[in-house]
Amino acid sequence: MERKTRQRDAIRTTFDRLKRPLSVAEVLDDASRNLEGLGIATVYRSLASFVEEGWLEPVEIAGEPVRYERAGKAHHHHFRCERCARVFDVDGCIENLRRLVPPKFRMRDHAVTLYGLCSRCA
Amino acid sequence: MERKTRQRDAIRTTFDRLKRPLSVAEVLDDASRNLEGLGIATVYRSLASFVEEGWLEPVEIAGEPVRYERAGKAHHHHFRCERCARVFDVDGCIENLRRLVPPKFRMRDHAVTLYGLCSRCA
DNA sequence: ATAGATGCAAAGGGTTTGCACTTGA
DNA sequence: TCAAGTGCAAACCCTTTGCATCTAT
Repeated sequence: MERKTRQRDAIRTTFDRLKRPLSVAEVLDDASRNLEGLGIATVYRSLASFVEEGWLEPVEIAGEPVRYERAGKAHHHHFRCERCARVFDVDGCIENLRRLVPPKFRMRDHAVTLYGLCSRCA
Repeated sequence: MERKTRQRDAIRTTFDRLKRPLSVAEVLDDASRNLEGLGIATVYRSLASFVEEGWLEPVEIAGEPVRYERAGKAHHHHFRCERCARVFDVDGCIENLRRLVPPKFRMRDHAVTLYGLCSRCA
């Protein structure tokens, strides 16, 4: 029931090309180059359906617009460049998080975000 | 030049009483109990000026509305209860964050957020 | 008295939705 | 054919702003 359209193809291509978490604006920008007239409502709806079907996952970063990235990656975190605002994956994780948890609290998940300059901006 | 008003007093009192990061809605809810008719624009403006004068600091958590907490605390992170949505401080920090940073990237800051159940909800 | 603070309602900015039209299967 | 997908514009939601009024000093 999910149809193959020029719009969705362009959006998928954007993710395949850029290989990093992308905001709605970034997707619209990039995909519009391949498909003029692409509407922002279509981007919103396509991202939502890609998440629904498990091809994308939302990446939330404090104070930032939601981004989306390919689903199913190994556990990882994110790095946001303070100069170019691009977000990148950061592999691996940290141990000993549990010792931060206050007594009687139960930790189920965690998020780590690093900030600084990416290789291009450094 | 900063005036003492019933509205601001009520908002300050809310922070002193609840002792945790509070969203605009939480502040309005709680402060309205002591001061009926408190307007939401006043809450927004008061929070902004408390931040400006260094009495509050914004607490940003991914996918969540901004919260505010008393400024000047020692380095710490946050815990968000998945049941009651309240946010709490988590003292201390983690070492070895730097080894996650991709080559040629320069890390300047980091944020860690824990998720789970608070003592009351656990 | 008078400039800062407030409340209301209107304006913004980003996201979602309704609807008529287009298009993939 | 005909329901899913699209584009546009209107609706929404949260935050900010303009303005007349109020009030702390």
